[in-house]
Amino acid sequence: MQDRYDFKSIEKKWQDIWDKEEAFRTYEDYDKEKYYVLEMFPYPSGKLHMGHVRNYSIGDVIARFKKMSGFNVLHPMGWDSFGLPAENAAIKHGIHPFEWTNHNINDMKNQLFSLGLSYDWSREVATYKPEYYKWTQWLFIQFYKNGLAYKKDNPVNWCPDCNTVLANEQVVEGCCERCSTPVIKKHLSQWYLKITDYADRLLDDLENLEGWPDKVKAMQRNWIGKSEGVEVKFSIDCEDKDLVVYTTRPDTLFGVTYMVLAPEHPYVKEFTKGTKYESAVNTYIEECAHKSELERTSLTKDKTGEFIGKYAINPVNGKKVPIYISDYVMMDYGTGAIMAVPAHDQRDFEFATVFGLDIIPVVKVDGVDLDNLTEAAAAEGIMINSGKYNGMNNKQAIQSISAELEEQGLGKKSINYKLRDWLISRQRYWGTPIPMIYCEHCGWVPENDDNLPVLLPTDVEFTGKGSSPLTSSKTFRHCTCPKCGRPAEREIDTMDTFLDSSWYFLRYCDANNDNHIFDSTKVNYWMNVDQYIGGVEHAILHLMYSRFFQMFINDIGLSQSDEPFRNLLTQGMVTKGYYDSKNNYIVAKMSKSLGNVVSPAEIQNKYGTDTARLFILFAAPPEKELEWSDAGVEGSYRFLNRVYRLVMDYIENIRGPERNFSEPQISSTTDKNLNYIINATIKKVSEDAGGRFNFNTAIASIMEFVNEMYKYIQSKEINLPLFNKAIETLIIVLNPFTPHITEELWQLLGNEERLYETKWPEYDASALIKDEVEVIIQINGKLKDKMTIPNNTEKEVAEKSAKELDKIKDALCDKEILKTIFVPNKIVNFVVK
RNA sequence: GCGCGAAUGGCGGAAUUGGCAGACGCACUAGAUUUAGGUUCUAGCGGGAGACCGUGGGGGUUCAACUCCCUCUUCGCGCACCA
Repeated sequence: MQDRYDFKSIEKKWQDIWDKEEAFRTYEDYDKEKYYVLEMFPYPSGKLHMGHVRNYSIGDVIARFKKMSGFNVLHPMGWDSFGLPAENAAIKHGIHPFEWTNHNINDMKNQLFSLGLSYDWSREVATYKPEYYKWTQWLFIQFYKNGLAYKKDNPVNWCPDCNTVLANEQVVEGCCERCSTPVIKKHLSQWYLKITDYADRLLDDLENLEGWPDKVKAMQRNWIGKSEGVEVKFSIDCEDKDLVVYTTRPDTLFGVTYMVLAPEHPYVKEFTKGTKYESAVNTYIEECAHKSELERTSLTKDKTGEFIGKYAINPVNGKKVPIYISDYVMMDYGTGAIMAVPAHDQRDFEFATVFGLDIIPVVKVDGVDLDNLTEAAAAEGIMINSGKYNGMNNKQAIQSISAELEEQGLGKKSINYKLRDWLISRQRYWGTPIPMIYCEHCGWVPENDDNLPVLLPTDVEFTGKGSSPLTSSKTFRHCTCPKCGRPAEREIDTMDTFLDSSWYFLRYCDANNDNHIFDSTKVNYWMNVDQYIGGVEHAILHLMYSRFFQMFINDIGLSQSDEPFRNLLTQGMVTKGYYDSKNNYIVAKMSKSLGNVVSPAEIQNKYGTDTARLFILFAAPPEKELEWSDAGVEGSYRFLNRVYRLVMDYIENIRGPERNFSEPQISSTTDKNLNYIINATIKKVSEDAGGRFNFNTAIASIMEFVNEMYKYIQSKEINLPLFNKAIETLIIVLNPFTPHITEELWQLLGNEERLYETKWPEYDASALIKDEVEVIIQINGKLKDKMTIPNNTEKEVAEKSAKELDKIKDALCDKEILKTIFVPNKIVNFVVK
């Protein structure tokens, strides 16, 4: 027997067989219960990393387990293949994005293939293919026809480095999420999707997503940012205009000491024009306009602002308060104006401190000295300095004051969201063309369905400079109006790639349909995705956009599902320790710049794919961070060799010529123990791998099983039918984790049938009932001794046996037993004085 | 500041319903096999001489707490001048 099993030839052999036999091709079988397991499709960067391996290994275990358990499993793969890197490669190396992407997909597909993943490749999709983006364009037109897509001139987030606009969601701490360049504001006419129409539904339906991590739901809730408050109308002294502000704290109205407008508020220029305040105010506005989002939202800086020379009149007490402008008020939230209550809002408190404005407390908060405030008192309390509301709890006052304002026509209840409409225009080449046409007579008109897809032109220069690359095409721009037939111009921006990935899971259900986006019958059979797996970095963007798309697709009657993903598993990062320049040991996400990367190919060459998969699944629960350990990989490799030797030893030395074994007869204690662990392992692996996705403990139990089998073959009397059952069980339950080695061993045992098609075993509950059990004996809850007694021994009998044990006798001799707690087959606990 | 989560041996982690804390693996130690190294196999492996003590700290509930309640600390992640 060889020292180490030959993983290289075994893995290649089975990958080729699965491919040739189309082993994982899936057909709609409407009588069979379906299971749709999906891993987030990758961007084809060309290189597979450990994060991918982890993601796809998790999905593959689930897919293989569910298939063996009798489900009709849909497990597809594809490519999120539009996006900037391809275009940057074109600018840098002169390769056309199409070539670059094609090449990378080819490379990555080979790498995926080498992982032995059970995909149905006949359903492969790639978002850059015209047969895919045709339907992305078609969907956009459906949004447009339903009033959910519009073009608007707005200040937008602009990344000067990527030369394109960004969605709100793509701005991280004021910087471009891709290149970290500070984002600036620019006025541009852009296409938007009206996701805000779905704000409430996106928020409320989160409650029903029980299979989602709380963290992700919390992040989406936070992002939608619903807040309920009141719009209050202040009149302006010496002007016949009202100033409307939005507040969630109408109870603090009596504490208003000034007002603040956003610098961009239209009143500002109007009120200051020709006054002595004009130049200072204009200077301030200029300063704000030149600040990046990062500078403007920085928390550490002191509050700044300017008085604009006007006063507002408080509707509840007629008090005159000054109006300021300051950049801590945002034009695009609420009404772009606030009432300031420095006593109860920290930002107002800071501003009032800088500008020496009054601070009037109106809510008495427990434990706060209102006469010497050092910070705003935002907590709950009792109303003071508030006329007839004095003495009322401030929560009640919110209701009473809102109601009264509403009655008097001075205010109305209002709901605000942080969620903005989704800006989807990109001044880029490598994306889905927006299928809209501008006609001087008809305005914006969608391209006719018959003319879809609007193809990306090939005669385009990649300079990385100037406006949208599509402008440089001689063929693309000019067209005729689909409505009136006059000469017209195409939209030259492309779509945000997040549109492409917001519906790909639907296309998998009917990937090769040329006539429709998909057949609804098929979609209704497969959807929703039963288990979605991917990184938590998509918690907001991709996962919220996809929910929005699914809701819309549901609304227009194309799918019965209104949520795309029933269950979501967010896998943890793959990290590795390294020593920094000061020789500190640091554990961080694998990254090229830190030099702590382990490439999948390296591990596959040294130990094989099965070892790589096994280690990744064993080292940590899937949602937790996984620290790479070379020694740990060795351990997994050692285990697989141990399995290989055990089975080969069985085939070559133990089994003999007999192949067909009858149902095992079990009588001896060692046989009973082996039968016990066979069934206990089936139970454990089924629950851990198929239910709660704790692959680490499932694998641990298989390792215990193997340890027990090694012990069993030490005994001279081997019950062949039983041991044969143990060997077969081992190979089957290990198969979803390490498919190649198990498939090989299955064949070596003499099986004609493929292992991946084998039925998952059911455990025999009666085998789990032991004849004798170990019971622990406690005194006052502390462990004192143990004894082995027959299963299901009565309380009185167990108590009596326990008292006869020497240790217990000694411990009890001078004590009075107050009571005895008995847990059948587990515990006898004497409570003594 | 708001939200989510975590803290268990030298390390990764287990304990699913409150019932033997440390499964399984790594590292380590000793022995066997081997010319030797590696491989493999066997045994040991929280602390303490011991009574006992041990799941971040303190308190509580309970016959019994890693698990439930209160409180504090530390760390990770996400969001954040959103009125």
